[in-house]
Amino acid sequence: MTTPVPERLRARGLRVTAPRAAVLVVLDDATEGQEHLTTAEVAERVRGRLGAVSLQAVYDVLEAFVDAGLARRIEPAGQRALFEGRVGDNHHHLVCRGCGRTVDVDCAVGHAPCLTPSATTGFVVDEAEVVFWGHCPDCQNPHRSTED
Amino acid sequence: MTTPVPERLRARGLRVTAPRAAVLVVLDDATEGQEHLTTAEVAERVRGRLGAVSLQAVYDVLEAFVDAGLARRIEPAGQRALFEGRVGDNHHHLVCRGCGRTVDVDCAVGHAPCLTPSATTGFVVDEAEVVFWGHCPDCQNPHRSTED
DNA sequence: CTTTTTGCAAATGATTTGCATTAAC
DNA sequence: GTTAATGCAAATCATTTGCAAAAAG
Repeated sequence: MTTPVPERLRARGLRVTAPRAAVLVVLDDATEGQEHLTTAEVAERVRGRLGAVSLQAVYDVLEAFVDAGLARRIEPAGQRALFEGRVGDNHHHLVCRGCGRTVDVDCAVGHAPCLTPSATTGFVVDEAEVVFWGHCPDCQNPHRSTED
Repeated sequence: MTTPVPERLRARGLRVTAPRAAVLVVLDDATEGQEHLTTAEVAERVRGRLGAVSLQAVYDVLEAFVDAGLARRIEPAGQRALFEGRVGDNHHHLVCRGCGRTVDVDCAVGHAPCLTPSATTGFVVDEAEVVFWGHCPDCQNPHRSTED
């Protein structure tokens, strides 16, 4: 049932290269731990597996993955882009204002009235992106949170 | 009923300066037309009223306004920060993937189940930010949209 | 062989930072 | 007079771009 990495790449019309396979594995691992990784973090982990890989290659691979539906890119205001391997569902994100930690939030998009904007605008909407801002348990301490 | 600009600044604990008054007027005007302005656009319009004003002053003023609750800052993924004078309500935004146009969407945050994330995370949420992505009427044309 | 991907280097561009000057209160 | 705001210049930093070399199919 676990489709091999090369096949998953080919299934999306992507050439199979070492950097791509490694990025896919890294994203899989991150999904396990509900992690959201920056481009630099992905590059770091890929290098831990392959040795030298250019940062630009990682940028390219991640872009290709997002286009191919193998990765999802989120960009909370004021932060660097984050990537995750979890795609195809409608989960949203909760970002800690203190430490920047980002966690997944399951959310039934489409059911919630708020996510079906009144069509008076004439826009054809294809995505509703929701970011919740708040403070994680570690950063709720009034004194000495990470932010000040 | 229309509170004078200097008083609105003082009411928020802000010193009254020409750049600040001008930025506030610019934001008011933008609210009329449901516009969302970049820092550079605000600076441009402020200069049209006052003459020379440094871009950094506009950055400072806008930051002060956001902190003071006189302006709202949004930052759709991949775009520059946008500012609007409409604050205090829970409206959201609809961004066109074609031309980048951003329009307001009224939305009852708090009523929608999707905007009340299940509290299993331990986060204390203070804001739910929603961005709808789609195509505006002008960019729905299959051939020759602005994006490709 | 042809096309895509990678690596390297340089460019981009919004935003931030430091500091001296000026203006508000 | 003090404190905060402005102007100017330089620094930051994620991301993008261009092009040649290498690898995939």
